Amino acid sequence: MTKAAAVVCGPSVAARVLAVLSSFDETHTALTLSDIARRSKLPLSTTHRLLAELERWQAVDRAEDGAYHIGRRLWQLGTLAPVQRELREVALPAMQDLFVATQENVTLAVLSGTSALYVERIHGKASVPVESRPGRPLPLHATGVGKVLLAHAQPGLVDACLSKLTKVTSFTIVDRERMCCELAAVRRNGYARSFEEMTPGVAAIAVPIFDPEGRVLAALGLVTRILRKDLVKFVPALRVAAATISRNVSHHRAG
Amino acid sequence: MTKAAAVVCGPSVAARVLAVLSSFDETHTALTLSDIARRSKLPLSTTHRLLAELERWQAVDRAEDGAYHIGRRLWQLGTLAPVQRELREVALPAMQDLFVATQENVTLAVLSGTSALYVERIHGKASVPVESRPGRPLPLHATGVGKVLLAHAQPGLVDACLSKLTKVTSFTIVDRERMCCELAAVRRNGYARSFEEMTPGVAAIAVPIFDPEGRVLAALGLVTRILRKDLVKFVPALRVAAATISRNVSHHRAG
DNA sequence: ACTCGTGCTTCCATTGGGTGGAAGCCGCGC
DNA sequence: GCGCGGCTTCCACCCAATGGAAGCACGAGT
Repeated sequence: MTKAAAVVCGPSVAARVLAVLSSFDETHTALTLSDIARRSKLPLSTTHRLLAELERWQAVDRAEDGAYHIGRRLWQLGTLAPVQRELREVALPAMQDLFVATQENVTLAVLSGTSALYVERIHGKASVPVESRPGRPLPLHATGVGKVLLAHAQPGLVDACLSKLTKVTSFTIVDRERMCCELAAVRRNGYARSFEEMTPGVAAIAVPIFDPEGRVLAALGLVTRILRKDLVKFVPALRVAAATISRNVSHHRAG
Repeated sequence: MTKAAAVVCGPSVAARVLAVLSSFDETHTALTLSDIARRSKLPLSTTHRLLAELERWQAVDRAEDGAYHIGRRLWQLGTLAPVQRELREVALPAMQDLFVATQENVTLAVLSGTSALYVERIHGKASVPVESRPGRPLPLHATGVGKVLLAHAQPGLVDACLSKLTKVTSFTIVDRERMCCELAAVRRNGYARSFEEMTPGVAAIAVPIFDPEGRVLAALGLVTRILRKDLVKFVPALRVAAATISRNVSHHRAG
């Protein structure tokens, strides 16, 4: 995640606590006291005191080598988030059925700001290795699930994305006009494809998961090697799984 | 989780922020402002201010009906915890293989204080419904995975548990002597069983997952209907999966 | 063995962010 | 129309937070 906390880090203690926690991200999961002080822009002694309280509450824990990690209590709190309980847990059985049927990476993502956020990924030994994991933000314009989410996003967000399309691979679509056509095709076809636009040698296909009001609440996708050129044949299975998830999410909320 | 924060809630702002977050638990995932003020024992205006900062940082979010939920940023932070990245994600493929082979609930748990903490559960439509989910604490003495963890726990912890064995079902072992024998059998056999001790009509079998130093870092189990009396036949498959997870966790840490 | 640099821990005089009761607003039920 | 409960905002007062400095521990280099 971006250092958004730097934006809100002010003189308040709560903001400082959050700045300390924001020091951790996808590529920084083990940090020393000095690391955290630097990244949160707080004095050493302040950082030390705040970490002591976070450690006491098990929001972080300190390994024998002195490095801090996110603690079990934050993990547990995280499991209470709607994205985990009302989406991920409900979606897991259908995702597994899809994995068994296809033996490929099965991905579930939601819109988060101007990124796609992986909620879950199921893969096996034979699946193409993909550098993704739950919690990780990914570009909307370069991934299958991202294109689905973007195609059904509010116009304001679409404009914001289209105004700063960046190349991830040489195949990534960065021309605004071409991306508009691509998103129109996604809406028309009811699925999105990505060919080596995010990762060389990798292709993806994704479909929307709707809520009862017809809004897109997530995207479900498959990620494969480009050798499998016939990805469109997976669309019916993806749609069945997406419909199952859709229905179960609605029941879950009502229950 | 228990209201542990009540223990640490003092005059410090950090403690208060954590008390607010601690208001959420397994059975309270949607809370009003007044709910949170009551549960954290803070005045309404203090609670209101702290929640505003948490909301600004997306640690919590507020639904249209005014209820607060755990926000996406806390979910993302939670995904950085070692239990998630170094255990759960590494274990998932092997757990799925086990699920495919058995079509039963596959569970992964770690020791957390004096409880077993579910890290992940894989199940399908045909699996016996089990009220468990990631993040949820469960008794050590009544579950398969719990007995494995208890059998290999430090003597101090074992004593603490044996001194307050409580009945969960009429089959739960609460006699200290009998539980000692049970744990000795678990160590001798290399697996644990539970027959309707946690849930009527439900049986479980579990094996340990070792770290390179030979310590138990987690337990892997299957949960089935008691109709399947021949659970011991699953032990070889459980051990294979556990060994795979063991190896992969070691490689993951080294990498 | 000694020196140096780095990381970390602890202290405490000073200060400014936090406090929480009260007042007021809003929505709902009777 | 009234009463009640939940929520939001205000502000005089106060105490928790601050962060530089001093000191400790440790590892590397000589």
